Amino acid sequence: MLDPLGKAHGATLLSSRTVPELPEVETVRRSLSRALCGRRVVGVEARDVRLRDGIDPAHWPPLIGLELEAVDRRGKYLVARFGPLAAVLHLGMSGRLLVVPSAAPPAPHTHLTVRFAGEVELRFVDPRRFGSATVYPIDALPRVSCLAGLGPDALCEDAGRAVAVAAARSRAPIRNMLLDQRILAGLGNIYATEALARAGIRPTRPGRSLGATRLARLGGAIAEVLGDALAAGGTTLDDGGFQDAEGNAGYFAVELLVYGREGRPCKACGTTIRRVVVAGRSAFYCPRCQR
DNA sequence: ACTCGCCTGTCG
DNA sequence: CGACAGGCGAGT
Repeated sequence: MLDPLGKAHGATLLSSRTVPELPEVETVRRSLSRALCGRRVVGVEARDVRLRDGIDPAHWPPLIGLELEAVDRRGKYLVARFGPLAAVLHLGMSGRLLVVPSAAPPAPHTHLTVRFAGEVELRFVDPRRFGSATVYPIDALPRVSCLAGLGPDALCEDAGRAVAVAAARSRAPIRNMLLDQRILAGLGNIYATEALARAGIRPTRPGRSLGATRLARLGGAIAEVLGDALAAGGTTLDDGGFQDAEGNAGYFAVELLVYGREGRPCKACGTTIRRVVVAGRSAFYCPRCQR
């Protein structure tokens, strides 16, 4: 969870540089809880309303005077509860949540600032603006569509079973199914790809073609890869050009088996890792280890 | 069940 | 300067 930029500005960085998936969001949740729970909101500022889902500036001032009680997570969504109101946050692809001293200079692309008692601010920074931040009355939460449509959380005990049940009746490539938040909430491309690598399953495999044994192995692999990443505080690996620099300055919290490793040798058998585009997105696999 | 559009930073 | 990265919802 250390970031050179964040540290340089004296900020507590609450999200990684990587596209945030479940382990990163959960790490953010824990950090937010630790830093801000029990504090009262004393001011808000919505500077940019052009997020994909939009930030409605009128929705934020009612938080003033309320105390942050808890931060929950559902899949990749965070739900921050302030008594009668709740903020639903999604980091999208490039969203970060920063807890900084009020005096700290604002980072570029700071769309939302929530000022707390004690001279600290929560800042939502999102260059690509795929994230979202919306306030709802607490009793409206069950009807918020983005939350209501989520499948079971990928960290819960029946995650593997949920995947197995869905896979049994679908011809869709298993990688796509793992990305479908209605089936299982929390996986993104990196962890879906890595779970399949650990399970020895090719990403293009139709769900229906997988037997019970392999599906059970997949369920175990999902739990394993998420657990490893979470234990490391989330992956802080850059998804861009720094992939080649494995072990670079300790920012690689998780040993990726195949993700982003096209053309390089499989760590298990040495076979060249392949990249295929499935439903418009890259999938990586070892053609020998993954069938 | 698929494709597209939304965005910007980074790399070839 | 174009390609690509990617979550997610709308559209087909």
